[in-house]
Amino acid sequence: MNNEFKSLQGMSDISGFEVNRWQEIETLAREVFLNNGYNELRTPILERSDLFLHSLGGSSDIVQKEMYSLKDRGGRDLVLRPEGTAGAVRYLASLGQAGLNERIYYLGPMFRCERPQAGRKRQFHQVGVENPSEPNPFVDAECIALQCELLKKWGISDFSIRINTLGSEEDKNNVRDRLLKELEKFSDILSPEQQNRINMNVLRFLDSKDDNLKAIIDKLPDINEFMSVESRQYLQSVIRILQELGISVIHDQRLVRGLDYYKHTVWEITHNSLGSQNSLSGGGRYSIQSGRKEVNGVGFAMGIERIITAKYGDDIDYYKKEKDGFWIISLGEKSILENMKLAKKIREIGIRCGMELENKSMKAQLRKADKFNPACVLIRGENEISSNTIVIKNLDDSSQNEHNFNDWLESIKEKK
RNA sequence: GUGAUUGUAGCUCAGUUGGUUAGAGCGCCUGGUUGUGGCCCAGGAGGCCGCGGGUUCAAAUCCCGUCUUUCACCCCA
Repeated sequence: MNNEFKSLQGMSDISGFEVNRWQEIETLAREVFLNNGYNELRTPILERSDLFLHSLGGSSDIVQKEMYSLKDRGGRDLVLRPEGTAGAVRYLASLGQAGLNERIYYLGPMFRCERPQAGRKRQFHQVGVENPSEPNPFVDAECIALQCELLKKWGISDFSIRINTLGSEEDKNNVRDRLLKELEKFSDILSPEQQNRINMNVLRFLDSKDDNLKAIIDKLPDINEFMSVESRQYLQSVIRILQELGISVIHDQRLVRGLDYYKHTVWEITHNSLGSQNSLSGGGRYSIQSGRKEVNGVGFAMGIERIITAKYGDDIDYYKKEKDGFWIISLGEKSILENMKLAKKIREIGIRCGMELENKSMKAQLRKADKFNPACVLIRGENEISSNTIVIKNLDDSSQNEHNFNDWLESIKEKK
């Protein structure tokens, strides 16, 4: 396609049958959230840079290299939100004590300036929830259960849930120190880039996909061993509660999350039809400093593009529209205006209705009617108007009948 | 940011070792006697060959740059 008509790299138009899929996913999500007592929150897409710097952590890749940043006219540093939690937490903190009783969900576009690949866009969409709460295994488990309910509602079944704990703040520090110590043994075989990564955030080293690194990772001790008994029991409780709820999860000691704000329970849901970016969702418990307030909570985010791929794959033909409503054919200039009045009446009754506004041949109008996909075609040219009749044509078997116009109009009102 | 990969009509793609007016299928439009669709037939419209440089008598074709596509890494949903 000519560049002139192209959208930006990694950002795409969503059109046609695809839009129907999005609407279905969104509608079902809203239904589930409503039933679980979550209210929608719509935060601005543009936020101050600080918001993400403070909550996500300066070492995260999102802050380091992926934010779309700009300055407004006052010279303030702004960014297009790269994720939803920071904005939601800002809102929750603004509510003070009242924020503790809010359960919110959000749904909308996020922006990260990365190289696009399968399952990764620069403008992508997330649906997520935030549930402010002090650490509590029941709350964490409920949050995971909510996701399972959603996935089931969407008709996605082939997924697996991996879960782990990062422990308390103190545990995180212990883990960091111990891991760094362990990794010193391998310092001579690690590249400067890998060393740098380790120094930035040791934890992230654990979920590397590189085969050479995996060999090293396999030799490292289980990070849960460096944690307090309480933290380990916390995770076990979450797993047990989920089991009771009929949800099986995999305890993966190597699972970590890239954002600094996570602590205690973290999890990830993957789907095996997705390719390299196979994560449908990530979630966890966090503690975020927002202004002078600290917000504790648990939440998750799911990538809508990935959900749609997981659900439909390459099935192009899904969402063939049902035949519905009427297509009006006019014959002669004078009948067009009369039929506009008719279309208005039909739509007011609540019936889908389309018509051709140019004075085209019957043939051209019938061809166009096929594309509108109506239940039947109404033929009302100048002849019919003068005799106060209307011809109803069925597109499936080509049968057609002539009716008295007023009687017919009354009959469709009654049917509706 | 790193490494590959792609770019020709609305879509899917042909296009010989550089050689004259760049093709096909699908889709679109108009017809195939007065006002009857899908099938069939005929005709038609539609291309800065991604963009910019270079090599050459000559470039869709070769070289360089750039943008873009797809995929992987890093990382994340």
